[in-house]
Formats: sequence, C-alpha cells, structure tokens
Amino acid sequence: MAVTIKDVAKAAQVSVATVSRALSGSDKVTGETRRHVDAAAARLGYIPHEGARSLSIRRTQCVGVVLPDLHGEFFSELIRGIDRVARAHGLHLLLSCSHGDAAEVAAALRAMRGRVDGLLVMSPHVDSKVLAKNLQPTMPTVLVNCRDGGDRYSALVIDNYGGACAMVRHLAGRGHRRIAMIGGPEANFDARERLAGYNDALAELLPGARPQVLRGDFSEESGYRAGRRLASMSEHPDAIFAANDMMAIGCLFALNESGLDVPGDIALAGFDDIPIARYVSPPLTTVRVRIAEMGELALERLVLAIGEAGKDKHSIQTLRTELVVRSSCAPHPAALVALRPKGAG
Amino acid sequence: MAVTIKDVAKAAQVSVATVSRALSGSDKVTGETRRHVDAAAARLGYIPHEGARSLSIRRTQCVGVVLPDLHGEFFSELIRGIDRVARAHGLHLLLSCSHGDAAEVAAALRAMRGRVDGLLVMSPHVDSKVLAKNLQPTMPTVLVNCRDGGDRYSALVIDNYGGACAMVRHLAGRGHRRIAMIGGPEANFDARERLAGYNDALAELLPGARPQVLRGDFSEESGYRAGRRLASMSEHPDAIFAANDMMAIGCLFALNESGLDVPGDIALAGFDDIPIARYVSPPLTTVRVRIAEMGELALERLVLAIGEAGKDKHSIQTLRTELVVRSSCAPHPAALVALRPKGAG
DNA sequence: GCGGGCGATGAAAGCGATTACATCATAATT
DNA sequence: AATTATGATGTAATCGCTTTCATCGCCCGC
Repeated sequence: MAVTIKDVAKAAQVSVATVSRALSGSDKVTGETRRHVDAAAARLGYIPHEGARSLSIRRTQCVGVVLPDLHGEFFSELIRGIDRVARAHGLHLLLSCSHGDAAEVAAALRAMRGRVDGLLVMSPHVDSKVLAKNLQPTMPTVLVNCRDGGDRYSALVIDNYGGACAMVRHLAGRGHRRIAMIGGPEANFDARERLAGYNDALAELLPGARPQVLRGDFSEESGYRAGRRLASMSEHPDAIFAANDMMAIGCLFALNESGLDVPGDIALAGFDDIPIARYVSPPLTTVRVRIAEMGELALERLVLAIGEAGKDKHSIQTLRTELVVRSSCAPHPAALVALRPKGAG
Repeated sequence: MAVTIKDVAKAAQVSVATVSRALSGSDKVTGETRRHVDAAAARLGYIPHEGARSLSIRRTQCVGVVLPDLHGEFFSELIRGIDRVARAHGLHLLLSCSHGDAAEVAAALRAMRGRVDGLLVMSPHVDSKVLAKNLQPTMPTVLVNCRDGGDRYSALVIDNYGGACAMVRHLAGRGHRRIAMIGGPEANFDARERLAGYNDALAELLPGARPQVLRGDFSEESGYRAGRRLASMSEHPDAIFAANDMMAIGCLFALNESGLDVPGDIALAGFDDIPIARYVSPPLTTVRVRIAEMGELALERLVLAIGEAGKDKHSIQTLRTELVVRSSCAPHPAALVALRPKGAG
C-alpha cells in the first residue's frame, strides 16, 4: 500500500492532524514542526490521496463534462475552451461521452456523483427528464447547446437561427435565388434551429422561392450523398447551404466529381467554421461559431454556479455567430451582370 | 446535503450494510428486502457517492490522462481512441494538460493520486525524473510517445524514424534529389527521431546530397515561414518534407503565395496524416500515424498493467507508420523523362 | 506566585461508502 | 427434540484525509 498521512505522522513523530495542517499551507504550526513534517513527507515520497481529501472537505476540484461524442474538431475545440478555464480555476476535468444514447447519458451522470463539483452537459438529444432523474437536484449544472433544460438549469446556446438567417441573407444578397439546404439530423436541436432560420429567412427574403431541403446527418458522407443528388438534378440550385461544415465539404467533393465548379457553377456554404473550412479549396464561406469560447463561457458559468451553491439564477445565454465570407460563394452570374454591366473580373 | 446511504437505510428501515448489499448487485439479500431498499432508494432519488465508494473499495474506475496540450486534431484523435477503450472497460477519464511545462506535469501527476487507478502520460519533453518524483511507484503508468521512461514504465512509441526513412525513400524513388526538411521543435522527441530518419535515409540513398534542414515548431505558422524562405531561395529544393502535417500545410500556402505550384514545381510531404491532410489541395502525401489506435493500445496496455498490479513487465511497443501517397508529390520532371521517354500523361 | 489567555498539538469524530465478523432466526440433520 | 448448518441482517472497523474540540504548556500581568 502507498504511503499515507499516518506514515508521515509516524515518521515525523507527530499526530496526523499536525501533518495535515503542516502540509496544507500555513495553519498554526511551528516553523520547526513544519520543516520536520515536510522533511518526513519528502523522505517517504508522500503524495496526498486526493480522493480521501475530497471526501473529507466535500469538494473535489473536478468538473464533469458529458459530451455526445469526441469525434472531430468541434469537440476538440470545445474541450480546449473548457480546459483553459478549468486550469485557470484549478479544476480538473472528468470526461465522459454518451454516444447519443440516453441510457449512457444517465449512466455518465450517475457516475459523476461524488466525483465532481459541477457538471457541464451537452446532449442535443436528451430531454430534461433524463437529467432530472439522474442528477441530484443540488448538483450545479450547465447545459451546453440545448435549450431543453427548461428553467431548472443554466444553459448556453448557439444562435443557430440567427446564423442561418444571416447566411441566407448573404446568399440572397449575392443574387442567388434557388438556395437549397442540406439539413442535419432531425432529432438534433442545432439542426432544427438552423433549418428554421433557413426557412424563415427564405420566406422573408425570397417570397417566391420554394425551400429545398435534403436530409443529412452532419457527417461528411451524408454531405457527399446530398451533393451527388443535387448535381444530378436536371436543374441544380444556385447555392447550397449545408447545416455544418463537414457536410459542406462532403458536398464539395461530390460537386467536383460531378464536374461542377464551386463557386463558378454553384455557391456552397457551411456552418461552424471548423479549422478545415479554411483549408479546403475553395475556402468555405460559413457561419462561425466560437466553439472554444462557448466552452469557456460554459465553464465560467458553472464555476459561478458552484460558488453560489444553490442560489443559482438559471440563466440562458446565447452565443452570437458570425458570417465568415470566403471564396466558396461567388455572386450569381446574373446578379453580376445586373450589378456590374461593364463585366468586371 | 444530498441523500446518502444512511437516509436510504432509515427510509427502508434496514441497516446501511443491507442497503449497500441490496444495491450493489445480488449479494445475499432477500428478494423482498431488495425490493424494499430499491423502492426507498428510488423514492429518495438516491445516487451513490462514487468518491466515497472509491475510497472504500480502493478502486476508482478512472484513469488519468496527462497530455501536453489539447490543441488540434492529434489530441482529439488520441483521446477518441482512449475513450473507446475506456468505455469498453467501464473506465472514466480524468484529463489534464501540462502545456509543456514540467512543473505543470508534476502538479497534474500529484493531483491524480487517489483519483485514478492508472495513468497515461504523454509528455515528449519531460524526463523520467519528474515522473519518478511525482508518481507513487505503485501507480500503473503507461507512457505515450516518449521513450525516456527507461525501464520503469511501459511505453508506446511511434515509429518516427522508420516513417521518415520511408518518406525519404519515396521521394528519392520519384527522382527528387534536393530534398529539404522542415524540422520540429528541438526538444521534442518525435521531431528528433523524424529528423534522424531523414538524415540517415538521405545519407544512404543519396550519398552526394547535402541535407537541408529548416527549423520549425510543429505550428502551421512556422511551416509558412519555412515555405517563404524556401521559395525565395535562388535555387529551391525539388521536394520538401515537413516533420508534421500542419507545417506542411503552412508551407503549402507559402509556396502558393510565392507562385510555386505543388506538385508541379515542387513536391511536398508531411507527417501524421491528420484529417485535414486529405482536404487541402493538392491532398497531402504524408506518413500516417494511427493516432486513435495509439490511444487505444496505450489504454489497453494500461488496463493490463492495472490488472497485474505491480507484476508489470514494462514493455515498449512501437507503432508502425504507413506511407500515404496522395498527389502533393509528383515524380520529378527529370525522372519522368528518364523513366518514361514516351511521355505518358 | 498564580490564574487567564494563547498558541501549538493531539484525540477523535466525521465524510459516505464497503465488508469482516457477530448475531440471530430458521431449516436441516440425527 | 436437540444441535448444527445456513443464510439474512446488523454492528463496527476501515479507506485517508480534515477539522472541531480538548488538552497542555507557557508567558503575561497583577
């Protein structure tokens, strides 16, 4: 068995209480005693048992993070933001991912009990009932990117709707009329909001245009399939708005394979602004979500909630998005003629 | 305070021991008692305190993961692999990152004591002394991608040397003679090995050629700078081998900006095969490191070590790399002529 | 010289679980 | 019917630490 505080006490010929006091910063111990204890601890290679410590002080210095998945840049960025704040507050991260399964979310939440001081939960597909059932009511919790927590939890949500509207406005502004969308998974909260933004903006800006939505699931593969279908249509759209960047990229490859040039023949836009978006060619016009920042804000919020311990306000904070114009969406040829009759470029 | 096992015991009118037995699977409790206890637990919304449980059973079902950073795809992939195995074994992940600082590594390691059953440490820059000093000797530990652990720890390393040799061989085989390298950080273990592979393979395959190495630090930015310098040379190399993909991509942009065509004017290769490598244009020829697989293997190894508890063999396992040929490295024009005098497409 | 205050230390009671061991009723054995 | 085996339950120790409270010198002022 590893060396415990008792061993140190014995070695230093003092009581465990004194060892505890001596090691945990300056309480009231003589300088000499402290040196004695420190020496003994060092000699034995004593490392405090944080688990026991947590149990005793009822504080773990850990926060739990429950994510739907770990695949891809989105989560990488999110975790990075979370980590940044965690380290600033001396918190450790207990990571769990649910793979989209409600039962796994439940298991993860329960497993966190007694291990963490607070919880960051992102699960765009579970309702608050699951949370209520598997979370102690006193556990400080911040929901990331799902509004379903109702008034029981604080939440941080992306302005998916506004971002989608902005993109449609941008495309329409460039003269595109037939704007198709590749949607995300039906059950996904973000996907639904983005779709709603698309539909509403389209109805408002181009009253005549009929929305055209292809189903996708946020994967590159599904974007590719959608791209094939769009390319094979007798009359393809002017512009394609994919509900996330990975699908946009899949779509891009499909279009290229079909001999369609982006942005020459067709405009293409995504959502998220994952790092890859800058690197594909043409670079992707997209809606930037400051993912790392979302992680930061979420944890800041949680730290606050932990501090307030119960007297928590349950705010919902919306994260603004930002249109990032790159070269995958050129103005529509017709619009070009209309706007610049002299034919620049 | 949250509801504890005592509350359940009181509610079910049995002892805490019985509650414990009833809830933790079928020990020896009457069916009726069990139902009673279950009902009480459900009614109170009891969720066991895993921290206390861990202390008692001396098992946390957690493994600690100490990484140098969380930025980028490499770690994302690594964590994904780790997670896959963790979930298969019912383990949770305690994540910590050291930002390259030895003191932070030390702090992270100490903070893990009593919280985890084993440790996965990746820190290409700290030596084994830091580990020895801040780790209880009994803590099962697997080092990822640093060989410095000596015989005290098990380790998993990438075959950086072999991969670099293979790439040089590939480039030389395509007729390139003046092959430059953009190196990684000097202190980094991987970077040194890749450089060694480059030097040795070059010496062996092209005895006349003088190695040309530019300093980089694995960042896209540093690759960009190196690319500018290479492009501005009076006589630029035939081929550039970057020590990782991000630098290769930075370099690619610099070359394009300078009016050099890849692969027309110059061949470009990377190392790692991060997902982006497929998406840039031209797609990047690179050395694939199965990063997720490395995470998986590392944790598998750790799980084994935890099981064996002390009687651990301290193996060093090398992870093979794999040449991935894409279109960023065309045959050298001279070689083309030499090999295919008829001038095939 | 003596009681009070004070500051350092130790003893012991938690924190919330598990589990060895004791207990006690009931079933089985002779 | 007496005794033992059996099996469910309770009691209490334990995990490694913190912290309250009691104790015990020691110094001070009167």
